[in-house]
Amino acid sequence: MNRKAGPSKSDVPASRPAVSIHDVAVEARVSIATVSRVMNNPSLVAPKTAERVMEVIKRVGYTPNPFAQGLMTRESRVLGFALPDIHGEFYSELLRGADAESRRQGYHLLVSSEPRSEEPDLRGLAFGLIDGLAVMITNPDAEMVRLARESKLPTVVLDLDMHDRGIDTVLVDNEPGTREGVLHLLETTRPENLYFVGGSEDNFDTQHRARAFTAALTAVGHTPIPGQIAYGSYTPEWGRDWLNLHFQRGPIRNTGVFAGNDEIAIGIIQAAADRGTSIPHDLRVVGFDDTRLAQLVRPRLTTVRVPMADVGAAAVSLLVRRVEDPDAEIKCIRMPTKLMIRDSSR
Amino acid sequence: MNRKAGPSKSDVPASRPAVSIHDVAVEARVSIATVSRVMNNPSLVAPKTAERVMEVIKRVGYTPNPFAQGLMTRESRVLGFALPDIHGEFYSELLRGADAESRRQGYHLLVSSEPRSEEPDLRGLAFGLIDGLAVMITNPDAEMVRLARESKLPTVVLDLDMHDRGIDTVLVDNEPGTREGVLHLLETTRPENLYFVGGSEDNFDTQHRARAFTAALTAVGHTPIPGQIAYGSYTPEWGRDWLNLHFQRGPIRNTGVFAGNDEIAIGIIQAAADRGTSIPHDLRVVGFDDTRLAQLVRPRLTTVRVPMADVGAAAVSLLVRRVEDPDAEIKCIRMPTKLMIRDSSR
DNA sequence: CCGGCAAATGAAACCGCTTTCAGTCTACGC
DNA sequence: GCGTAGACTGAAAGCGGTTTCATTTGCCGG
Repeated sequence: MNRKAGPSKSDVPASRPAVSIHDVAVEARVSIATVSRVMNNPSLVAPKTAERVMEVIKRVGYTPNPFAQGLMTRESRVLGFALPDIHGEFYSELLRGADAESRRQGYHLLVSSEPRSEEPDLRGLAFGLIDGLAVMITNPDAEMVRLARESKLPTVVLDLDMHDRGIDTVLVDNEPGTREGVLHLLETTRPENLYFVGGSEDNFDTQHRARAFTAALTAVGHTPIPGQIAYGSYTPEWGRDWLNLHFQRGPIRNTGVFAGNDEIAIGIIQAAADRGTSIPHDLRVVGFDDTRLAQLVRPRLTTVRVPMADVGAAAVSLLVRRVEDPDAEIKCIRMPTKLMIRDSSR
Repeated sequence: MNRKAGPSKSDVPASRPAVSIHDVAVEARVSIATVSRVMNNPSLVAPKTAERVMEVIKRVGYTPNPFAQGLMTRESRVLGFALPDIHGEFYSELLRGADAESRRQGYHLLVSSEPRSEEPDLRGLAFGLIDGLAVMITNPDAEMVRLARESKLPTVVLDLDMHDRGIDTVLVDNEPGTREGVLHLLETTRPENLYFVGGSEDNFDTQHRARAFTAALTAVGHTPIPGQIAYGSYTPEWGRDWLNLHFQRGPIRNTGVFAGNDEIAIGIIQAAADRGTSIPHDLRVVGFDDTRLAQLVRPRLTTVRVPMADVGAAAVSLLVRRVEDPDAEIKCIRMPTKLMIRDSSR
């Protein structure tokens, strides 16, 4: 409510009480250059002066204007995080980890879900503003990556391996987890009675898990027939539908299912319960992800744990590394999974 | 570290191919002022000129530098969204709605979970950068709001009613939802056999729901005794513990529970199942929130639906409104709830 | 006592854009 | 033919910082 620059008359009470580096400089009887140095490289200024400036800064509550700062330094300490969709426990865990890590590293997180109906305008702003971008890609829609590459923005990709194309990558190590789950099922079930019920065939995770499923069965001498592998969507409905379909081929007995994720697994469990199929006696089910659902459902779901928070954190930490050292060597981090054996499989 | 303007020799291939307004101006043989006008107020420039400039802009792929822009206009089109914690279905829905709405309005979303271990430094940047802030406050830790007020940042508060203190607010309309749920339970259960099992006593939602619970019982002529209302935490464990505790007072029969949220309700259902208490015959349970869990659990959970995505969207839309018109009248939006009757209560 | 070097500081350029202000040009009325 | 309003346009002043470069000062050895 005051503080006018050049020649002006105060009309409104002024909604900009923002104190600038200039105000600090005047108050501390130094130049703005010195104030700037106090904040960015105190070793360049005499201790006595620095102290005086600091006192003023604190007293008047000075905060550097990030726009002016960004204009010079070309960095905002804001990271972009683009997800295919923000939904469910899964993504919230991911974000949680990313948020914690970026906070730890002194960055902010700009989130954005699938920009199907993108305005290029909007996107432009974000691209110019953020220091780096983490993109989760679960199906072959690599447009964001293309955009990021063109804009030379430091980028990290999740879920799709692009490290041999020069982009840092964070992956969930699907294969060992799947293998472990299948081997667990094989302890009680013959390979020809094992089924993989996945999500969308386009989905990278589903693809990897299906492949690992096949490999695991092949390794024990059984090449799965097409009917043993089914694709649908990551929903309980699909799990129910699959089981009901399966029922038409006769009663279920000595059967094992490796589901593409926990939701599918839960759908299967529910449909089995509705039909009076005993779990785990007649039907053994293993899920994937270990969302909280897995422990809440009865019987408790055996599932492959995916440390989503760690994935988010790893993505951010990789991204920060690249932002701060553009020439760092390209890395690919694989997050290990872990089989959580519960009641649905034994 | 490279790319100097003026007299320069190219050392590195230059990692900043960024084309500036100046480049466009030269290429289109106009002044930068005209380019700026073409982008911001085309009516001020001759159609022929505008067309030529637009062509160049498109051809060279010019995007205004947001820092320079922000320095002049003092807006970033970035909104801050601060949550107590990013966790579970609940918050991901909230974010989902907020994200969609802010995208629709041409803003970006900067998210941040509880800054317990805050660095003031970090916070400073965000505060200077964002155009407005949405804060969810679930317990009496109003520090963020205080900060926002001091910084004169447009602010919207979620979950705590501050509209009479001059801050736009978005609330979940807990009372009618609770009343509806209690009345539903009263159809089958006597008021003295009804229990409220809430989350933390500090939590605003729990407080409101507990109060509405009391009011609903009082309205039918029964003042609840202290034992009918219990506080704990928003977890299944607390639900289980509560039920087990309750069991010590004898077998459960003709009893109804109004839980503070779905997770507590699920804990109660599980503990009941473990003890062979029949739901809904002996025990009727109503939850709150209607997370996806409610439909996935068996018996399906009767629960009060809270449209979290709508809450997030409403917060953003209110915030945008205030950002763009600081003098708009203070508003308080109450999001209606809806009782979803399923199998756990009838 | 003086030259010279290092430490401390300030002046000023610059980052890329918006916006005011003044100037040029055209077309029109008289 | 001339004055002038109105339409376009450009020069230039910031916005609030960072950083280079030059200047001033203090201190040392010779």
